[in-house]
Amino acid sequence: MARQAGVSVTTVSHALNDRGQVSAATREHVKRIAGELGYAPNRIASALRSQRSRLIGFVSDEIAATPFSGRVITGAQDAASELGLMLMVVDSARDDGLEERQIETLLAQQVDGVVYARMFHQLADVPATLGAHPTMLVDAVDRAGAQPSIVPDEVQIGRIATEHLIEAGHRQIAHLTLEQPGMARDGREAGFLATMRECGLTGPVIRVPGIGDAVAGRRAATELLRRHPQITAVLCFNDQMAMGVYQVAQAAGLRIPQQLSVVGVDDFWPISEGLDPVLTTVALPHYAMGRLAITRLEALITGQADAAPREARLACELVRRASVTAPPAP
Amino acid sequence: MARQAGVSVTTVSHALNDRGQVSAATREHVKRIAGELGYAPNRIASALRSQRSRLIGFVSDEIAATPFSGRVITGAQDAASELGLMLMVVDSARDDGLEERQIETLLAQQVDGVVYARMFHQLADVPATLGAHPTMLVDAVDRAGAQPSIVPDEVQIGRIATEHLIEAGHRQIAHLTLEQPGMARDGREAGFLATMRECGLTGPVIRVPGIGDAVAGRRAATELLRRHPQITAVLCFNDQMAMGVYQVAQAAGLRIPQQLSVVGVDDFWPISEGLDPVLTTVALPHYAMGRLAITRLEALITGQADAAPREARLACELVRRASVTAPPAP
DNA sequence: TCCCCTTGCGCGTTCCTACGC
DNA sequence: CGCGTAGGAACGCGCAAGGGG
Repeated sequence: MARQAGVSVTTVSHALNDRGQVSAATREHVKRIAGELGYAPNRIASALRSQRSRLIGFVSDEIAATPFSGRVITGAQDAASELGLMLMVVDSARDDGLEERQIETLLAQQVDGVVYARMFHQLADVPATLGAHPTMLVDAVDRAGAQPSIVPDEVQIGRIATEHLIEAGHRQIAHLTLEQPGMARDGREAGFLATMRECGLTGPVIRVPGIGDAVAGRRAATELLRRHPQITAVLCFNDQMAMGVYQVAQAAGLRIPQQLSVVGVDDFWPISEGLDPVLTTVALPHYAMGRLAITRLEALITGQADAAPREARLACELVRRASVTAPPAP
Repeated sequence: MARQAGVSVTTVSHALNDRGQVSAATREHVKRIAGELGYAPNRIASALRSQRSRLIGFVSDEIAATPFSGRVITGAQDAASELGLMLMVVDSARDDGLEERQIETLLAQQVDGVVYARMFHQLADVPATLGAHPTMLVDAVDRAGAQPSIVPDEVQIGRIATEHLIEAGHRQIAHLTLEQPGMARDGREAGFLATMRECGLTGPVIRVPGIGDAVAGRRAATELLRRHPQITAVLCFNDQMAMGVYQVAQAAGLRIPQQLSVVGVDDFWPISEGLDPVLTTVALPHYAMGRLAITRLEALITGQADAAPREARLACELVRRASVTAPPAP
């Protein structure tokens, strides 16, 4: 390439990277030749020399079970491409040993930093292997408190959903959630209870065992109808549980939203847009978390991030669809 | 590392790679020291020297909308890790210009080969940039016929689903599908019609506009009940359309499976396991396609794959759940 | 003579220093 | 003396050929 342009290798490097002292004419010339030759710098050699691979490891415990991690990855990738970075994604399928090996592989690839993402908001033990490497947790908080993290604001989720139901006129509101404690469950429930209390209301919290799927939703809804038939609105832990509520309501001849308003959490579109009527739900900021993880990580890597907060708590948005309306006249 | 072990750099290289003439004692010694030091070879330097990055580009048009591509990636990653390869995943969000740039970035990273995956089985125009680089298409066939591909056997999907309904005793079977032609739609419909014909049966094919979501399923089911009320079983284009059928059936007071048997395609678990009763469906071989793509690609790269077929058509499996039973007695 | 190990070069960059007008 | 260009070392590894006991 240098030979073809009739200049030295150094000049080519300077010209293409807009660095050093090169005349405008030479710069132009070199760039034209590069275009003609279809020359693209070998990033591997560049990484070797500059000690900066511009590679970021993305460690997930699960990328296939739901599309959520996909959206985190999409956000991370968009930010990465703007910063000239490349993502190397690995999925440990919740196998800690495998995860450790994957991280070692990533470090051998000389990644500049690592995004450590979990599928469900949790307290996580960051593998010691990551040690002093720049790291950013997503949807998880470091139990040791050493690494910075980015998480959704679970309390705010419970708040905006509950506020929406109250504004619609509801006074008899229940929260259908999980027995199993967790950052998501605890936060959403706290947001629900706090908002109810502040409005001078009380409402039952129905907790069911298992994971938050449609089966759990059916179980919770069945219990609700038996014990609290006067309820006019429910806030579900997630969209899948809302799906279970729809099934029980329809079987019981309860019309949604005329006789029962329903709010979910996740905005898991095959469900939220597939249910009839379409589901009002709180969307989790997966894309934004992915983006922020990369921008913060890049700042960490280049050493400008000393002032960055240890934990970013991202606000979530209510997606208004058709499953909430005013309560039936008594 | 070499200094620490008291030998030359070359000996370390030979010892760790089990190559060259090194005594067993030295080999052991070197490996122990490597373990103690937590030494891991710099893959970047290795790649630069060997002209083999052991990196594979994974180009997808969509990784977040559904978990399907996630399972392809998981399969690809598992195979890659067994072969000592690493995946670099990019998502073009169906933007051809962006995709072209992403492929150039991957090539600048010196990837050894590229998996070009599409979300919905289609005839694809492979970007010219990929040119002579080893490439493997997944869920897509190269229009130009230049690159090898891996796809699900759509006809077989239609066949096994239809056979299952016929074996359960059904004679009045309908196929609910899309207006929009496509490899998936055409193949599944062909499999349905061929199987029906071979069994001496005929059944209506209801085609609806739009994409295959729950709305389309409701529309198709509504039309079916109006025009063919005698039908006892339906094969849906996918699980989301089956969800629409459930909604219409429940509203019409039709019990599934006692009065109407339903089969879907995809095994999209939030739906197939969330519906009540759980849905019998045909699972697409996403994981297997991802695995095969990497093993075939590696063979291509190392030049052993001249005999490999241009197109691999993978069989799919029926997942029996609770939405199919014998037809009601007349 | 043979085994075991070492020296030396090159992969494609980047960066520091040097040089000439 | 400024600016524009060139030379050369180094990044960490792999391979060919060479050398010591």
